[in-house]
Amino acid sequence: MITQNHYTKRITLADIARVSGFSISTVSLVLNEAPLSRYVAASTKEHIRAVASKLGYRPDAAARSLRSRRSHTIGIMVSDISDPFCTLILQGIEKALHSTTYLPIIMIAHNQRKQFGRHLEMLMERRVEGLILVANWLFGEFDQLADIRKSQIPMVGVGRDLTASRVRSLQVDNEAGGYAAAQHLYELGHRKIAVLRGPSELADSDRRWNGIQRFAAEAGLSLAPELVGQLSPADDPTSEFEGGYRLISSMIEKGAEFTAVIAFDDLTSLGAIRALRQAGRHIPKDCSIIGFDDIPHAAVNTPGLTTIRQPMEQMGSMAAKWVLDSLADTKSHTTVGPSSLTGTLHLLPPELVIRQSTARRLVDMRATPVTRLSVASQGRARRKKR
Amino acid sequence: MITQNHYTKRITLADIARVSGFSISTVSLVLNEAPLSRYVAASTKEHIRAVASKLGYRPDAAARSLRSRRSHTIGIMVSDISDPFCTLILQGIEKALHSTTYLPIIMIAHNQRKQFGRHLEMLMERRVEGLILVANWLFGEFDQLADIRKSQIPMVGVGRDLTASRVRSLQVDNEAGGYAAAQHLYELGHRKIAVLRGPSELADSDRRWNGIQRFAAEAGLSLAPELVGQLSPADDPTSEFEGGYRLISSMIEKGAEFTAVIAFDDLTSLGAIRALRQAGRHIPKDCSIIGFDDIPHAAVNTPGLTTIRQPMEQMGSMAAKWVLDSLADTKSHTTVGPSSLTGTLHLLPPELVIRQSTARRLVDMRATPVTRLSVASQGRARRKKR
DNA sequence: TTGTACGCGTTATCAA
DNA sequence: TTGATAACGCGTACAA
Repeated sequence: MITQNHYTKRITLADIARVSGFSISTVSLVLNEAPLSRYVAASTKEHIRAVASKLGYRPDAAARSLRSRRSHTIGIMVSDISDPFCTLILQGIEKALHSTTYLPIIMIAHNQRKQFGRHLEMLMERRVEGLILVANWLFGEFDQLADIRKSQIPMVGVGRDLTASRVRSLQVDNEAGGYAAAQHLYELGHRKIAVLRGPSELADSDRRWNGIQRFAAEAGLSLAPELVGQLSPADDPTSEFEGGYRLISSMIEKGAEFTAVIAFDDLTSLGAIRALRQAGRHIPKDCSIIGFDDIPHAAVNTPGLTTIRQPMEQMGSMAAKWVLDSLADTKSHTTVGPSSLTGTLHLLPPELVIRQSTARRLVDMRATPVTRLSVASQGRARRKKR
Repeated sequence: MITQNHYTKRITLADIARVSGFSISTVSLVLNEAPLSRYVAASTKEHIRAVASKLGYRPDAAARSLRSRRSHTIGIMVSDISDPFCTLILQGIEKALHSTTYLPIIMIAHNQRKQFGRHLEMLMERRVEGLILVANWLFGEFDQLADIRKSQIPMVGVGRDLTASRVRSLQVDNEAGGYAAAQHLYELGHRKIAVLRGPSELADSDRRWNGIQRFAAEAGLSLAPELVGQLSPADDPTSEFEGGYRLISSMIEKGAEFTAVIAFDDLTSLGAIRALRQAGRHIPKDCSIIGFDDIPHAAVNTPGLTTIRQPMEQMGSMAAKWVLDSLADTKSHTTVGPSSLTGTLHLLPPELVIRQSTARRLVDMRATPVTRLSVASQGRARRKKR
């Protein structure tokens, strides 16, 4: 016999059966509103439900999932929970899953390979029916994923391109974003534009840079080498702030001339802004600056940060929907399933959000543009690329 | 017979037993490194492990937990995942749980009562062994919690005072924080200080206000009524930014004179900062401002935001440790358990973090104080209260 | 050292 | 209309 449990006794179907005087089967039928319960007398149903609720019955998920061979859960692996980028994606996933019978099981990897593997293992042991990888930074490649793929579980990566690990991925169109950023500044009259590229190990860095270069080529804009900096590789996202600060500080020290800055992302912009302010430059009067991401802080910063917005919530809910669709397919059709889509990369259009950190490059412009209040939906223009 | 599953066949102990030629029991003993496995031949162990790994065996968490009557999970209910306040607490919890055998099951309530109830129910069905409620905003009272309490599950609230719902809680000492904020500005020479109080339904608002008043009384500082504003009740945390903006804007319009602002929290500060800037006031030269929380953005804002820091990570890990301790107690001792601590409120000391948004109130002071770079650990002074 | 048997709480099938 | 029974995969006392 098992050691008598010290917890409050768990109420089981058997208890309800005993108290109500009906069999376990009947009780189960009734409480689950199973098809067969049509034939159960209404009075019986009522009685059983009353007993169940009086006893505080709660079905045991473990027993249920053991029997039904379904966990009704979807694993979410988040690389960094303190990054608003991940958090917003998470929010999108949550919302998409909310109306379904699936429960998200969220795991936090803290950007550490070891944690990642360990947590992945736990998710598999819990027999999640789908897997979403939310990545903000380096995810690298993972042999373990190959292992997982064999299990036929629908899997999608969101935020970063994980196709190198043969995972279907969803992310913003970085190149279009870079292009749009350059275009925006160009159209405002800027010709001497500094660019702060992202760290080299991040594929996104090059994509954004390519977009910038593509626009420059098309517009006949030249990007002076001394105005192009690159963030150093780092595992810590907050180092981006310092990176932006250092790069711009050093450009200013060297006497480089520029009237606008394209930063790798919003955090980098904030670093750049501090550097500019310390040098006594006003934004956007003396220098415009544009970021990337549209993290929540961008809107509440002063000046409001003009940026290239990633539709993070949308990315999250889209990823969730992909998984749900695969799940539906797998259940109704044959074994073929979604494996055919392995390795696909899907790009979502970014959105230019104009706030107060960018302004027309003019000699006679007013001291400072009128700053309006609205946080979220202000001055937004869409420019879809590709 | 159950409908043949279309998923890849699950590898069970039976499979390993069959392939390896040993019995299920032996396989189980070996793989779990159970005490009895001492007597199993080393060669056997090796063989079994080899087979298990070759077949890609993964124990089924549901079956295991059904049998052992333990879920090895702790439920975490987060009121708002997009709030860095919650997120940092979550991080602390995660870190504390990381070294244990417990797995956090994170649920997101999106600040909605209905979700909260539904998710709570799911956590109970999953038989979480402990429960942590991470609240940032309104949590209100919950009958359901009473229901949960009966189940004897260790439960703690963190971030807000939930003792009204008879939940042991952990939060920052808001009164000490308010006191420290007022003191800081006073010591810098400020005498005309505007105060932006939090919304009235939030107990924290009054506590911080009490702290401010207490300091004012002790120092003989008078708080002019026209310099005291209050945020309106709102369910949306980002409305705090707008609240701060509006209150300060209107004070300025009315010609109120002040040289410093104590804002309810960091987001409110940011709104206030925008209002001040629009009125052409420089921070901190013309007006100092201090926030509360120390959300990550405070450090990367320009000027860096002086604020009263809540030790969010510490709060999270402390809450986790409480639950773990209760769990340990419950398992070793009698049924008495931790219920004796129901309703306790534990306060953690806040910390004054000095950055660049506050400065001495002087006539002859330099135009702007030297701004240094370091993001995190700069200019921090501790002042513990109570 | 290893194998047998049983039960954890549910659900599906088949009988009554 | 309802009830008995056999799995689901695992862990463990007990027997061999």
